Amino acid sequence: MKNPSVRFAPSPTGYLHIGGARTALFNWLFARQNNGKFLLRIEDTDLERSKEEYVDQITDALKWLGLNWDENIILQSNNNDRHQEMVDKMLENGTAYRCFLQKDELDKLRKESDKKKVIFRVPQTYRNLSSKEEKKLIDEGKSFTVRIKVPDGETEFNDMVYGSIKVQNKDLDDFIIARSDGSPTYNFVVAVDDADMNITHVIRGDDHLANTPKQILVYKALGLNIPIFAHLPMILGSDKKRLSKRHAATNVQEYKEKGFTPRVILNYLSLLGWNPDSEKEIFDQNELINSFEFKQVQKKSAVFDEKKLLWISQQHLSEMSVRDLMNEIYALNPEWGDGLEWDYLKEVIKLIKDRSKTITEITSMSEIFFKDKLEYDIDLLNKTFNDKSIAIIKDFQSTLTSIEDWSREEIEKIFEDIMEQHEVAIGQVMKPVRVAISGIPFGPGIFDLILLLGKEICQIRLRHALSVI
RNA sequence: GGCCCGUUCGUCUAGUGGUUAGGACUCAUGGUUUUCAUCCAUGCAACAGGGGUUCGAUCCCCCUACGGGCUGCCA
Repeated sequence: MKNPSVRFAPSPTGYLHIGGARTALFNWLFARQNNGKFLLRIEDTDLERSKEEYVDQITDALKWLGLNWDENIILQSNNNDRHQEMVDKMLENGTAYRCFLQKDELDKLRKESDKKKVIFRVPQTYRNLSSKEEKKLIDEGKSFTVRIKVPDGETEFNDMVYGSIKVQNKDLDDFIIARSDGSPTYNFVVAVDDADMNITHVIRGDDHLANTPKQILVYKALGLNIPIFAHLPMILGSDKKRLSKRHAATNVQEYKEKGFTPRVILNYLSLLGWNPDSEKEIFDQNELINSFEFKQVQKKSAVFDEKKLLWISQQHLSEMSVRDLMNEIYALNPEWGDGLEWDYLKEVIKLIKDRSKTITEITSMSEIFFKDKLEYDIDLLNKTFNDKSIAIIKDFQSTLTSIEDWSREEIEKIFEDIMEQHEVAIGQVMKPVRVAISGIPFGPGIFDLILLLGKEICQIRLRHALSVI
């Protein structure tokens, strides 16, 4: 494969969803792997539903994911003249014709066929009209669509994922390429645009598999080069239905807000419908580029599983440097740790990164390092404290005051002393101390926690805790 | 209805004409750990059904079922 050109062609009728992102990813991987071009075309010809804000949302999401495209974005709506020209060309070269069947006539025929349980076929009434007859109808003001003259025979192509696909042309009908208002239809436009962009490989969702033969007929009618096709299986929700707005989270943006990094999303998405042919599951972008192969792309649709996503995320986070984590945190929340020392923040991250599955978990757990006094959960206090543990906290607090050398050793020693004094296991000391000092019953090692927070804050929190128990 | 596509543990997936059908996530149990998380160990759990072909089919062929897509003057 030498320098292929591929494209991602979303329509701006909504945000970029997970399925679209996966399609974009596979296009991107293929282009990058083969020194090709990854182009972006916005299919904005549905004036009713297309919105400019969605274009921004989609491009922002792609940029965030790092799926950078080459060259300028192509707006399909800018190609109107070209489309018109190509419709005319087909009319001229006899591969298309004006069809004067009206919509209501067709609807009626369709209904009748349905009722009779016969296969509906578009009547080819106007397929071979003489130009004289045609002119007459136009002069009468009869509206018409333009239909392709589907030739006899069959259309076959070799899909990179699905293999050989063959259909009988008679099953295709003379489909419309231009509506009665003159606007061209999808199956026509997509072929023309892909050809104009010199797309060599069309990689898209398998919902287009059945449209492909139609598009091939357009290529042929116009004498254009037919690209290679690769159809990707769908991504489903946990109910096994095609991913849609009804599902929990489908918007790429939502995953950003949930604290997943682009690398994590890309890694997980790559594993939906593709397998690396090895036990390896954690990949960065470059590794994906090197490993990706259509041979390993699945034909069956895959269910999106957030549990596995979380696991992938956790794996990535545990491998990330503090500095990289810092960048991700700030990307999500620029105000994180405002006013605090860099060195302190670095230590905070070190203490909690291994216990977090997402960036959001890091930022929320880090809260316990960012204020003097904590707000305690009543239930937790009730569960944690009784007369004995209160006594322990009191002793712990006063012993802490006397400590001179703020070191891990000294802190550990306090715990030991208290243990002896009260004749309890170390857990009996740690649990109440942890809750008093961090407000939560889990988290970083208690010695690390105390050490990093510093004597003063610990004192404040212990006293505060004692006052509210 | 017609055409096209698909079907291996709950999920993502390996796999071969003869395997104890493998791994990962989840879940359960145990261990490590001052908590939590990690980590380690163990366990639960699958070839949609029926016919062929074959000495032998999860694998090859056919049918059925189920699911999805297309069948629009949507994209």
